[in-house]
Amino acid sequence: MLKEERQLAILNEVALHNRVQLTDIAEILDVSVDTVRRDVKELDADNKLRKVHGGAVSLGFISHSARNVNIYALEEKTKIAEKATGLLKEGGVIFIDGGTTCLELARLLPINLQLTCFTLSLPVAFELLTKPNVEVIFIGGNISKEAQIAIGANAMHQLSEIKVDYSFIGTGYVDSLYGLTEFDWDIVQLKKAVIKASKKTVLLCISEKLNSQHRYKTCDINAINTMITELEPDNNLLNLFRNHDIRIL
Amino acid sequence: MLKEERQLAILNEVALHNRVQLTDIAEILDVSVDTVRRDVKELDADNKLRKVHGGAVSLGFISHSARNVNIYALEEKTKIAEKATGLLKEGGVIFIDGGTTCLELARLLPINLQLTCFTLSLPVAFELLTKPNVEVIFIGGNISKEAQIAIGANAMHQLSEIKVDYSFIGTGYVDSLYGLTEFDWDIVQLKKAVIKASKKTVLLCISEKLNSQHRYKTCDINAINTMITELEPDNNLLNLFRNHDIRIL
DNA sequence: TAATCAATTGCAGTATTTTGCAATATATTT
DNA sequence: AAATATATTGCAAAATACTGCAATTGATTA
Repeated sequence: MLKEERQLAILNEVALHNRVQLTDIAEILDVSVDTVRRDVKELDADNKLRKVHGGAVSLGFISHSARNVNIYALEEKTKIAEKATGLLKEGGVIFIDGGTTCLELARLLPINLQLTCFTLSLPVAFELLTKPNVEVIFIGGNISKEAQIAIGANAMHQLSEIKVDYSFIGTGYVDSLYGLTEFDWDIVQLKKAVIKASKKTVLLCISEKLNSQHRYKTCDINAINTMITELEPDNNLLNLFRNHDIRIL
Repeated sequence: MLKEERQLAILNEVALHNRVQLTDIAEILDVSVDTVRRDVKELDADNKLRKVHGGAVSLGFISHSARNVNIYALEEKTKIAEKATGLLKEGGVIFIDGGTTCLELARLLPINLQLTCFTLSLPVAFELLTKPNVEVIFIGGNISKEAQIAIGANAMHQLSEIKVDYSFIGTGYVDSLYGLTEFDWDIVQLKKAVIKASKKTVLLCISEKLNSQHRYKTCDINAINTMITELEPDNNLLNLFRNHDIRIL
């Protein structure tokens, strides 16, 4: 039996029952538990399911955890968000992406700055509700349970009909050579649409992500106008990005 | 049984009853109290619920936005929401309105029921993220800061392009003669669009609102197919509504 | 086709996690 | 304060996970 067959069978089982036990699968497919474990490990790495002790559960099943309160590397992200607010102008029209860094930006928007702000992200939209001078426009669509953002054709189409001054986006991976990449195809499509809808694109990215890459490409580094990390702009870690036509903050 | 299953079951119980006892859970799930205690401890650490002496209590809904606090007449609204879930069918396509009663419905959607659910409400969308079997579609638009829902031309237009089996709506005021009315013109327009997009419309309404009216009219009572209050269907307070062609639950 | 290399798989030994139990401590109620 | 209920702690058994390794398979190259 081919590995792919097996993995499909596992995914099928997970989709059907929201959960599986390694031992059950092993018996059904007549392979060792170790093999199933390794399969599940791979599928987890590919974000197709979530591996747990004793088995696996579907991504939606666990989505409670998406409501996480603890933000990883909060301090760095706050620093990035603070720098980003420096780009904002009174009366501007911006887009804020999903992700914890962008959420931090939403949180730190100056309370007296008047803005029109588009977003796909439920948490960002929520955060923006607390800003009396920000007109919030949510771009609707199917909601991704993991990312808590609108995705799909509808969201893409809505994006195609707007043009913002600045978009602030995050990325899963960034590399000076390979550009911005993600492990999720849908997300890549969406980000492309966001970039297209922006006069200028600002990448918010903690330095930890620098020089990493994944499967699907969002855009080249040059498609970004400004890159903001928590580092000082002259930090050596940013050297590789200096050749490109981007501003580093 | 996987730990994740158990924890989800616990969260479900907590969501349903707002408070549970460890011993009850232990019996229901057929595990030791110690195990339940440990699960609850973890869930508490993850901010999914709050552990108290002898059991656990629900956090309310949106934990990261401190706005939720106390919902007025929660008990009545929970009762209404529970009745409403009885109308749901596997694979159905529904719309859930904003407002605390509808939010309560979203919260109480059975965890294993597969649904497609449209909404305009950010809190409802958030709540639905916790339901693995619910496909959530947010109807985008300008976000109203007070109501926390999408409004405006865009939202209206999106509504005009869908048709759902059931819509569950709230209302500011309801009267057997004057029908459903609101304080806010924009909201009225939106609700009209919702009703138009529904094969059947279900009104969720605490009895306190019966026989009240305001400035702008959403629709006649007859436009509603089913009205759900926290009262018994044969309660005298509902007499005035019996002449009309609506079902009372 | 034969030879070679990389990937896959099962196994054994060891480490880690989970779970229930018992003893003790703390909290709640009467 | 006594009685009861709930928490905490440490522990041991069982289940599960991880690691390295060898046998096998499958694909690639010569």
